[in-house]
Amino acid sequence: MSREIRRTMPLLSMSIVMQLTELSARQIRYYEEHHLIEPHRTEGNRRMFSLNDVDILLEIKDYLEQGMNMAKIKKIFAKKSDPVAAEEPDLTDTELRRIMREEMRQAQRMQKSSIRRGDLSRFY
Amino acid sequence: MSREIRRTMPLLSMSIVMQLTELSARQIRYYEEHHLIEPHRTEGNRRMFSLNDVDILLEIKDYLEQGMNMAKIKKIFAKKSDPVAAEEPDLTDTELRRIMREEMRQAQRMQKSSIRRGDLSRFY
DNA sequence: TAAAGATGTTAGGTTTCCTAACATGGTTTT
DNA sequence: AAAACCATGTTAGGAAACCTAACATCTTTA
Repeated sequence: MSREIRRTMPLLSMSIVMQLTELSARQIRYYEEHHLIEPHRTEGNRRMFSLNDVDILLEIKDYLEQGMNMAKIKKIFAKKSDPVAAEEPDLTDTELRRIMREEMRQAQRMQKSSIRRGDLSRFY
Repeated sequence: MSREIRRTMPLLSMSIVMQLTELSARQIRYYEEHHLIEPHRTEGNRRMFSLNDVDILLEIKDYLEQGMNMAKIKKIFAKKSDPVAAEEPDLTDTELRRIMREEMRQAQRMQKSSIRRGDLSRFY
Protein backbone atom coordinates (compact mmCIF):
# COMPACT_ATOMS: atom_id res chain seq x y z
CA MET A 1 0.00 0.00 0.00
CA SER A 2 1.09 3.55 -0.69
CA ARG A 3 -1.19 4.56 2.16
CA GLU A 4 1.69 4.23 4.59
CA ILE A 5 2.75 7.17 6.68
CA ARG A 6 6.41 7.95 6.20
CA ARG A 7 8.50 9.79 8.77
CA THR A 8 9.47 12.30 6.13
CA MET A 9 5.99 13.12 4.83
CA PRO A 10 5.17 16.78 5.37
CA LEU A 11 1.90 16.40 7.23
CA LEU A 12 1.99 18.82 10.11
CA SER A 13 1.24 22.54 10.31
CA MET A 14 3.09 25.03 12.45
CA SER A 15 0.49 25.10 15.22
CA ILE A 16 0.50 21.39 15.93
CA VAL A 17 4.29 21.23 15.79
CA MET A 18 4.29 23.98 18.39
CA GLN A 19 2.03 21.84 20.54
CA LEU A 20 3.98 18.65 20.03
CA THR A 21 7.31 20.26 20.83
CA GLU A 22 6.28 23.07 23.16
CA LEU A 23 8.47 25.43 21.18
CA SER A 24 7.41 28.87 20.00
CA ALA A 25 6.94 29.61 16.31
CA ARG A 26 9.82 32.04 16.61
CA GLN A 27 12.09 29.32 17.90
CA ILE A 28 11.10 26.83 15.23
CA ARG A 29 11.69 29.37 12.49
CA TYR A 30 15.00 30.32 14.04
CA TYR A 31 16.20 26.71 13.98
CA GLU A 32 15.14 26.53 10.37
CA GLU A 33 17.23 29.62 9.65
CA HIS A 34 20.16 27.63 11.01
CA HIS A 35 19.28 24.74 8.69
CA LEU A 36 18.61 22.27 11.46
CA ILE A 37 15.28 21.53 9.80
CA GLU A 38 14.03 22.29 6.31
CA PRO A 39 10.27 21.99 6.38
CA HIS A 40 8.38 21.60 3.15
CA ARG A 41 6.33 24.52 1.85
CA THR A 42 2.81 24.54 0.49
CA GLU A 43 2.01 26.42 -2.70
CA GLY A 44 0.98 29.26 -0.44
CA ASN A 45 4.36 29.25 1.32
CA ARG A 46 3.20 27.72 4.57
CA ARG A 47 5.57 25.38 6.37
CA MET A 48 4.64 21.71 6.54
CA PHE A 49 6.61 19.54 8.94
CA SER A 50 7.26 15.82 9.02
CA LEU A 51 7.39 13.57 12.05
CA ASN A 52 11.10 13.54 11.45
CA ASP A 53 11.22 17.30 11.81
CA VAL A 54 9.39 16.98 15.12
CA ASP A 55 11.98 14.50 16.35
CA ILE A 56 14.80 16.82 15.41
CA LEU A 57 13.09 19.73 17.15
CA LEU A 58 12.66 17.66 20.29
CA GLU A 59 16.32 16.78 20.14
CA ILE A 60 17.26 20.43 19.74
CA LYS A 61 15.04 21.31 22.66
CA ASP A 62 16.78 18.71 24.73
CA TYR A 63 20.21 20.04 23.90
CA LEU A 64 19.14 23.60 24.65
CA GLU A 65 17.80 22.55 28.02
CA GLN A 66 21.16 20.96 28.68
CA GLY A 67 22.68 24.37 28.11
CA MET A 68 24.15 23.96 24.63
CA ASN A 69 24.17 26.78 22.15
CA MET A 70 23.24 26.76 18.48
CA ALA A 71 26.82 26.43 17.28
CA LYS A 72 27.35 23.28 19.29
CA ILE A 73 24.02 21.82 18.29
CA LYS A 74 24.69 22.51 14.64
CA LYS A 75 27.96 20.70 14.98
CA ILE A 76 26.28 17.68 16.51
CA PHE A 77 23.81 17.39 13.67
CA ALA A 78 26.50 17.98 11.08
CA LYS A 79 28.53 15.11 12.52
CA LYS A 80 25.48 12.89 12.48
CA SER A 81 24.61 13.45 8.85
CA ASP A 82 28.21 13.36 7.62
CA PRO A 83 30.78 12.29 10.22
CA VAL A 84 33.67 12.69 7.76
CA ALA A 85 33.04 16.19 6.45
CA ALA A 86 32.43 17.22 10.04
CA GLU A 87 36.17 17.10 10.60
CA GLU A 88 36.76 20.31 8.70
CA PRO A 89 33.78 22.54 9.45
CA ASP A 90 33.13 25.62 7.35
CA LEU A 91 32.00 27.83 10.18
CA THR A 92 32.62 31.49 10.80
CA ASP A 93 35.33 32.46 13.25
CA THR A 94 32.75 33.64 15.69
CA GLU A 95 30.92 30.34 15.59
CA LEU A 96 34.14 28.45 16.01
CA ARG A 97 35.09 30.38 19.09
CA ARG A 98 31.62 29.84 20.49
CA ILE A 99 31.89 26.16 19.93
CA MET A 100 35.20 25.90 21.71
CA ARG A 101 33.83 27.82 24.64
CA GLU A 102 30.82 25.54 24.70
CA GLU A 103 33.06 22.53 24.43
CA MET A 104 34.88 23.52 27.60
CA ARG A 105 31.66 24.22 29.40
CA GLN A 106 30.34 20.82 28.43
CA ALA A 107 33.51 19.21 29.66
CA GLN A 108 33.02 20.85 33.03
CA ARG A 109 29.43 19.77 33.15
CA MET A 110 30.41 16.20 32.36
CA GLN A 111 32.84 16.19 35.23
CA LYS A 112 30.30 17.51 37.67
CA SER A 113 27.52 15.24 36.54
CA SER A 114 29.65 12.14 36.44
CA ILE A 115 30.80 12.90 39.95
CA ARG A 116 27.21 12.99 41.04
CA ARG A 117 26.26 9.93 39.11
CA GLY A 118 29.14 7.77 40.18
CA ASP A 119 29.29 9.39 43.60
CA LEU A 120 33.03 9.87 43.56
CA SER A 121 32.87 12.33 46.40
CA ARG A 122 34.64 9.87 48.67
CA PHE A 123 37.85 10.59 46.75
CA TYR A 124 37.94 14.18 47.99
CA MET B 1 7.29 8.31 26.58
CA SER B 2 4.22 10.41 25.92
CA ARG B 3 5.83 11.40 22.63
CA GLU B 4 4.08 8.56 20.88
CA ILE B 5 1.80 9.30 17.98
CA ARG B 6 -1.65 7.92 18.59
CA ARG B 7 -4.07 7.09 15.80
CA THR B 8 -6.62 9.34 17.44
CA MET B 9 -4.44 12.42 17.91
CA PRO B 10 -5.83 15.37 15.96
CA LEU B 11 -2.75 16.28 13.95
CA LEU B 12 -3.88 16.93 10.42
CA SER B 13 -5.39 20.00 8.79
CA MET B 14 -8.08 19.96 6.14
CA SER B 15 -5.70 20.47 3.25
CA ILE B 16 -3.47 17.53 3.93
CA VAL B 17 -6.43 15.25 4.59
CA MET B 18 -7.71 16.31 1.20
CA GLN B 19 -4.38 15.26 -0.29
CA LEU B 20 -4.18 12.00 1.60
CA THR B 21 -7.69 10.95 0.69
CA GLU B 22 -8.20 12.73 -2.62
CA LEU B 23 -11.56 13.91 -1.37
CA SER B 24 -12.85 17.47 -1.68
CA ALA B 25 -13.34 19.64 1.39
CA ARG B 26 -17.03 19.63 0.59
CA GLN B 27 -17.13 15.87 0.70
CA ILE B 28 -15.23 15.62 3.93
CA ARG B 29 -17.51 18.14 5.60
CA TYR B 30 -20.52 16.33 4.25
CA TYR B 31 -19.41 13.05 5.78
CA GLU B 32 -18.89 14.85 9.03
CA GLU B 33 -22.45 16.16 8.83
CA HIS B 34 -23.49 12.53 8.68
CA HIS B 35 -21.39 11.79 11.76
CA LEU B 36 -19.09 9.35 10.04
CA ILE B 37 -16.18 11.35 11.41
CA GLU B 38 -16.02 13.91 14.18
CA PRO B 39 -12.80 15.86 13.75
CA HIS B 40 -11.45 17.84 16.64
CA ARG B 41 -11.63 21.65 16.51
CA THR B 42 -8.96 24.19 17.31
CA GLU B 43 -9.77 27.19 19.44
CA GLY B 44 -10.33 29.02 16.19
CA ASN B 45 -12.84 26.42 15.01
CA ARG B 46 -10.65 24.76 12.42
CA ARG B 47 -11.00 21.03 11.93
CA MET B 48 -8.10 18.82 13.01
CA PHE B 49 -8.16 15.23 11.84
CA SER B 50 -6.52 12.11 13.21
CA LEU B 51 -4.96 9.26 11.26
CA ASN B 52 -8.00 7.32 12.28
CA ASP B 53 -10.23 9.87 10.58
CA VAL B 54 -8.17 9.47 7.43
CA ASP B 55 -8.67 5.72 7.52
CA ILE B 56 -12.39 6.13 7.89
CA LEU B 57 -12.49 8.58 5.01
CA LEU B 58 -10.56 6.17 2.82
CA GLU B 59 -13.01 3.45 3.74
CA ILE B 60 -15.93 5.72 2.89
CA LYS B 61 -14.32 6.57 -0.41
CA ASP B 62 -13.96 2.91 -1.14
CA TYR B 63 -17.60 2.19 -0.43
CA LEU B 64 -18.70 5.11 -2.54
CA GLU B 65 -16.62 3.91 -5.45
CA GLN B 66 -18.31 0.54 -5.04
CA GLY B 67 -21.61 2.34 -5.55
CA MET B 68 -22.93 2.47 -2.01
CA ASN B 69 -24.88 5.43 -0.74
CA MET B 70 -24.57 7.32 2.54
CA ALA B 71 -27.40 5.45 4.22
CA LYS B 72 -25.74 2.11 3.60
CA ILE B 73 -22.34 3.37 4.63
CA LYS B 74 -23.73 4.83 7.81
CA LYS B 75 -25.25 1.50 8.60
CA ILE B 76 -21.96 -0.31 8.06
CA PHE B 77 -20.15 1.97 10.47
CA ALA B 78 -22.99 1.79 12.98
CA LYS B 79 -22.78 -1.99 12.91
CA LYS B 80 -19.03 -1.82 13.42
CA SER B 81 -19.15 0.41 16.46
CA ASP B 82 -22.15 -1.28 18.03
CA PRO B 83 -23.19 -4.54 16.34
CA VAL B 84 -26.08 -5.09 18.75
CA ALA B 85 -27.84 -1.74 18.60
CA ALA B 86 -27.48 -1.90 14.84
CA GLU B 87 -30.24 -4.50 14.75
CA GLU B 88 -32.98 -1.94 15.35
CA PRO B 89 -31.96 1.15 13.43
CA ASP B 90 -33.68 4.47 14.14
CA LEU B 91 -33.64 5.73 10.58
CA THR B 92 -36.22 7.68 8.64
CA ASP B 93 -38.50 5.76 6.31
CA THR B 94 -36.75 7.27 3.34
CA GLU B 95 -33.35 6.12 4.54
CA LEU B 96 -34.67 2.70 5.30
CA ARG B 97 -36.08 2.26 1.83
CA ARG B 98 -32.79 3.48 0.37
CA ILE B 99 -30.92 0.94 2.40
CA MET B 100 -33.09 -1.93 1.31
CA ARG B 101 -32.69 -0.94 -2.29
CA GLU B 102 -28.94 -0.74 -1.82
CA GLU B 103 -28.98 -4.06 -0.02
CA MET B 104 -30.52 -5.75 -3.05
CA ARG B 105 -28.12 -4.08 -5.42
CA GLN B 106 -25.21 -5.24 -3.31
CA ALA B 107 -26.57 -8.77 -3.34
CA GLN B 108 -26.62 -8.68 -7.11
CA ARG B 109 -23.12 -7.31 -7.26
CA MET B 110 -21.89 -10.01 -4.92
CA GLN B 111 -23.37 -12.65 -7.16
CA LYS B 112 -21.77 -11.18 -10.24
CA SER B 113 -18.38 -10.71 -8.69
CA SER B 114 -18.27 -14.10 -7.06
CA ILE B 115 -19.18 -15.63 -10.36
CA ARG B 116 -16.23 -13.92 -11.93
CA ARG B 117 -13.92 -14.85 -9.10
CA GLY B 118 -14.88 -18.49 -8.93
CA ASP B 119 -15.51 -18.66 -12.67
CA LEU B 120 -18.81 -20.45 -12.36
CA SER B 121 -19.76 -19.58 -15.89
CA ARG B 122 -19.46 -23.23 -16.85
CA PHE B 123 -22.69 -23.89 -14.96
CA TYR B 124 -24.66 -21.79 -17.44
C1' DT C 1 -42.28 15.87 -12.80
C1' DA C 2 -41.10 16.55 -8.22
C1' DA C 3 -38.23 15.09 -4.22
C1' DA C 4 -34.00 13.60 -2.36
C1' DG C 5 -28.91 12.74 -2.48
C1' DA C 6 -24.27 14.01 -3.25
C1' DT C 7 -21.27 17.36 -4.63
C1' DG C 8 -19.69 21.90 -6.78
C1' DT C 9 -19.36 26.80 -6.32
C1' DT C 10 -19.53 31.28 -4.39
C1' DA C 11 -19.53 34.96 -0.91
C1' DG C 12 -18.14 37.14 3.22
C1' DG C 13 -15.79 36.57 7.41
C1' DT C 14 -12.15 34.63 10.66
C1' DT C 15 -7.94 32.25 11.87
C1' DT C 16 -3.48 30.90 11.05
C1' DC C 17 0.68 31.72 9.07
C1' DC C 18 4.17 34.54 6.65
C1' DT C 19 8.21 37.92 6.56
C1' DA C 20 10.58 41.67 8.29
C1' DA C 21 11.77 44.60 11.70
C1' DC C 22 12.67 46.19 16.13
C1' DA C 23 12.98 45.14 21.34
C1' DT C 24 15.14 42.69 25.16
C1' DG C 25 17.91 40.34 28.53
C1' DG C 26 21.83 37.53 29.00
C1' DT C 27 26.89 36.59 27.51
C1' DT C 28 31.09 37.66 25.43
C1' DT C 29 34.39 40.37 23.54
C1' DT C 30 36.97 44.42 23.29
C1' DA D 1 32.22 49.04 31.23
C1' DA D 2 30.71 49.64 26.53
C1' DA D 3 29.89 47.27 22.39
C1' DA D 4 28.61 43.16 20.03
C1' DC D 5 26.30 38.92 19.88
C1' DC D 6 22.79 35.29 20.82
C1' DA D 7 18.34 33.53 21.38
C1' DT D 8 13.92 34.81 21.79
C1' DG D 9 9.76 37.95 22.25
C1' DT D 10 6.70 41.14 20.06
C1' DT D 11 4.47 43.75 16.59
C1' DA D 12 2.67 45.14 12.06
C1' DG D 13 0.79 44.34 7.62
C1' DG D 14 -0.43 41.07 4.34
C1' DA D 15 -1.70 36.54 2.36
C1' DA D 16 -3.30 31.76 2.63
C1' DA D 17 -6.34 28.42 4.40
C1' DC D 18 -10.36 27.59 6.54
C1' DC D 19 -15.15 28.43 8.19
C1' DT D 20 -20.45 28.53 7.53
C1' DA D 21 -24.34 29.19 4.81
C1' DA D 22 -26.58 29.36 0.71
C1' DC D 23 -27.63 28.35 -3.83
C1' DA D 24 -26.56 25.56 -8.20
C1' DT D 25 -26.37 21.16 -10.51
C1' DC D 26 -26.77 16.55 -11.79
C1' DT D 27 -28.54 11.72 -10.68
C1' DT D 28 -31.51 8.71 -8.96
C1' DT D 29 -35.94 7.65 -7.10
C1' DA D 30 -40.89 8.28 -6.13
